[in-house]
Amino acid sequence: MTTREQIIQSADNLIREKGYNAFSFFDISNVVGIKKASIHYYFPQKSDLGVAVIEEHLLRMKNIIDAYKDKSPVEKLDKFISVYSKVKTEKQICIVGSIATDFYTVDENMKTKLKEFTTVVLDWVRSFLEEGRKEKVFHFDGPGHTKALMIITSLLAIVQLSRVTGEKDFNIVKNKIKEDLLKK
Amino acid sequence: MTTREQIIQSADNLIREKGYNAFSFFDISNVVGIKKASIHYYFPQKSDLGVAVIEEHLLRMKNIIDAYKDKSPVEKLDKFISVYSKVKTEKQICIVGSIATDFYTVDENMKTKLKEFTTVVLDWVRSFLEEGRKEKVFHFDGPGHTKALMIITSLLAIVQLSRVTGEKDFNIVKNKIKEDLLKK
DNA sequence: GTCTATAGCAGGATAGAC
DNA sequence: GTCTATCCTGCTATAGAC
Repeated sequence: MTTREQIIQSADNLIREKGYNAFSFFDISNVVGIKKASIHYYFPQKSDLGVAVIEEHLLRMKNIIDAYKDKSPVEKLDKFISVYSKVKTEKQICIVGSIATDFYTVDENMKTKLKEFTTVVLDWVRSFLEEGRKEKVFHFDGPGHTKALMIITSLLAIVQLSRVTGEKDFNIVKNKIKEDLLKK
Repeated sequence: MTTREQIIQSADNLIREKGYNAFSFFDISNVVGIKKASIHYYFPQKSDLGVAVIEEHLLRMKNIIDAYKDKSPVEKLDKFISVYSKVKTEKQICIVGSIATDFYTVDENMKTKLKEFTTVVLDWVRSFLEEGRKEKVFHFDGPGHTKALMIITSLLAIVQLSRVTGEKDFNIVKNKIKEDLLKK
């Protein structure tokens, strides 16, 4: 992994663990093994790094969407939920929730990039939910967009809430989402 | 309102708007009209103020629970949702989500107090959901605790997410929660 | 109780050597 | 590319006058 990639990965972990405003270039330097000033060579400003982190999530998500293009709606759902499971075991939260919390303190470029990422995720979830309903494997009422919101919000919040209430609640929510979708 | 109360209210607004790590005593001094050093008279450390803010939420929630003791489950639900509506119009997020995001950076006292608050809220929501199901006005499958988690997470996350995607999505989720509960 | 003054530290960012 | 050195700013917190 290049130094640039290591910095992005480290920043991503830190943002989702401690929040954007709580992590520093010094934190990263400890992980990557270069001095904090050297990070500015790759990312002149902190917000440049913030944008790069969101961009990385966008890229990964697009790769997942592409790789799962021809798979079943259930497989897509499982994959989507598994992203949050990984998040949870690492004691980190969703990038969207983390930056949304600090939304009114971050750079305009980060806001724009986060909107882009959120749109891509919402569209994908909505589309495989509607696909699943058409195939009669998923059952839910109302617009796909609404159901996508209900699922995404439950996952986004439970990774935060279960920091307070414990891991068990994360598994309850995770299972309930799938159960409700499959139930006639 | 006493100076102490003004400080707490101002801190509460700031924490839920910008996040715990982004607000400063100087921000508060601008709102309350005293110098930042004077705030230490009431709250020696920043975390003391953080604890007081959560305590205030706890007190308000207990007052609501008590005031709605003899009301119907639907009225309790409406009241609970209305708390988030107020949150939303003020561009602020839920205190639990805000501090959960910064969870691994805050004082142990704040963690403990947040757990206490979260437990009180979860217990209340679970209890009026089960009450409503018994009276056959609410309809849902599975444990009341699970349904309480699904509702709380949806609200907690949509006040964050709708900062990014827009107010409309907040109303969609708000309405969907009630619709799903009332639907046979 | 509120003020001024200041200590002490950490953060983002830049300059210039290597 | 990475380093050392440094600047500047903003923050929490304390001391002591009024």
